[in-house]
Amino acid sequence: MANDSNKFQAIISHCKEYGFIFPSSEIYDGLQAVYDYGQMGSELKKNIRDYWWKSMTQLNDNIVGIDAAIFMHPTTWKASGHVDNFNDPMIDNKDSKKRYRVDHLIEAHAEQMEKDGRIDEAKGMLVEMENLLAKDDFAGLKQLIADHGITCSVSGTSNWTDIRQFNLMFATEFGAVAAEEGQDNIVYLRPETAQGIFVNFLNVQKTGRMKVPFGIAQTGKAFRNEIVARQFIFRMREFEQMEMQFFVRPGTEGEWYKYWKEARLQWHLSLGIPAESYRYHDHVKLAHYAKEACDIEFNFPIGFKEVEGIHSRGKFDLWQHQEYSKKKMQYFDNDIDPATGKPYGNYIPYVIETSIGLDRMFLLVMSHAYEEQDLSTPEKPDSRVVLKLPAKLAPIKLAVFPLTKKDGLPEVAERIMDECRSSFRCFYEEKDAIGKRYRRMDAVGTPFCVTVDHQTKEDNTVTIRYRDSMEQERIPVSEIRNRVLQAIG
RNA sequence: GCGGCAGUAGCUCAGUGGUAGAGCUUCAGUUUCCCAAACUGAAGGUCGUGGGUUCGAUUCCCAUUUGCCGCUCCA
Repeated sequence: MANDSNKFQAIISHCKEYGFIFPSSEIYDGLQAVYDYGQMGSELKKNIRDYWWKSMTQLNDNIVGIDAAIFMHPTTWKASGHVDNFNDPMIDNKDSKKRYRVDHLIEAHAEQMEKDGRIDEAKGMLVEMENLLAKDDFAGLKQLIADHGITCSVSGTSNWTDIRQFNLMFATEFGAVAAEEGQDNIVYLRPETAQGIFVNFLNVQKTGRMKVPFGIAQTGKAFRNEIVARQFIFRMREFEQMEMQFFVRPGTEGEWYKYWKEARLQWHLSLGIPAESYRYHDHVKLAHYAKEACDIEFNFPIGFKEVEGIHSRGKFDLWQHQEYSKKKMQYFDNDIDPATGKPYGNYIPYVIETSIGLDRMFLLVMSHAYEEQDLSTPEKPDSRVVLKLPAKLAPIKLAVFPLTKKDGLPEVAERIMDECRSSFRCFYEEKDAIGKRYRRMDAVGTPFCVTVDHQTKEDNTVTIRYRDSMEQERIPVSEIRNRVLQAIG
């Protein structure tokens, strides 16, 4: 474990040193749990996103993509349950360090009072609590706790901190001019992208003439206040999700849940990452919206952690939006129900959700790819750091090196660059010894390097050097482009 | 959020109550015909930030911030 912790630190350092990830606003000492993707990282992240997008929308005829706004009507979050479920005032006991939700603390005390026969007193306290909660009167609530001598069950003391609100969602003001007194113009930065799909369910279904079962995919930023961060890009306040909501006929959700659970793991394995690095974690305790749920976990250097979730959400989300918006979130199913011989008719579709964190996937790919190798021989010590990135995800696909920077070799190399750069990302370098250039490319995961030497001028061949094996092969210049395209296809 | 440890060049670190050094990296050049080469030269730090003690603080003290470890929390 100590060793793995070192590996995690090494990956973080490597990400910074080679332009993958920087702490946000670093010149101002950074911003906790926020990170920026650099010149290499943004390419890798984009490639992961594209690979997901393509596997969802291009390879499935019945899945389409959207790009919904981050701002959404505030009622969205009432319907989704985020406003009520994640806005709780909290209080800490200074002695036991235990944190309580204020309402839970007071309610537990009321129960005790009722058991002691002080029923009216308990009722009075609860009524007062409701009033104070409704007014967000935290000072009043703390006074209420003090007045009733409520103590911590662990420490037994009443040494409380001030009451603070835990807000999962980031709030901001809508409109260029500040609201007038009492006028509520708060909007939230979305804490998940899924709701952008649900509120567009009818739009997409009708304009795309989509027939159940069908899916809507989306990638985009989401924002959450976390109580602690401190796990590099694993847990960030601003992060990117890749979600797909799959709408199915009620009664078929079980089989589709199974289908996507399996299909999503296959997607991960298609990147060449070994199956033993993955496991499922089936949820026993389910969230308010879920009927069945599991996580796909990956063996990160910090242990097995969730990278993707597959949830059977039933009709919860569409139903909630129907309730709040008064718009019918229904689908008319013309298919014949063999049981009745009649069409299935109108219903609210059930939803299977696949939701993967792009940043976590980035970390997953890095964790899998990062390798420190000892290449020492009896004659001399040697080592290298190599990122064994899947070729289709690598930021740079091909590096082109003239063996020396004279005798016309750079000119030949430039011609190769011209031939390839419109097809994939290439990198040219003529500085330093050839071995050093190879190693620099290893460190950023470039799968192929070709080197132009004097023989190239005679027979139009170059050596192509493979990142993982470090082996070289002589191939015609005319074949370079196809070699790379084949590997990244 | 609480406790412990830490912050000196891009990276890894040394150092001292008298306004800072090494290796690697980077850049310019010489030499090099396939895996961290050598040589020459150069660049780069208000020693995390603010305050205090002192004739003088990177060094001692306090606060603050960021990171790491542990605990706590995490639909």
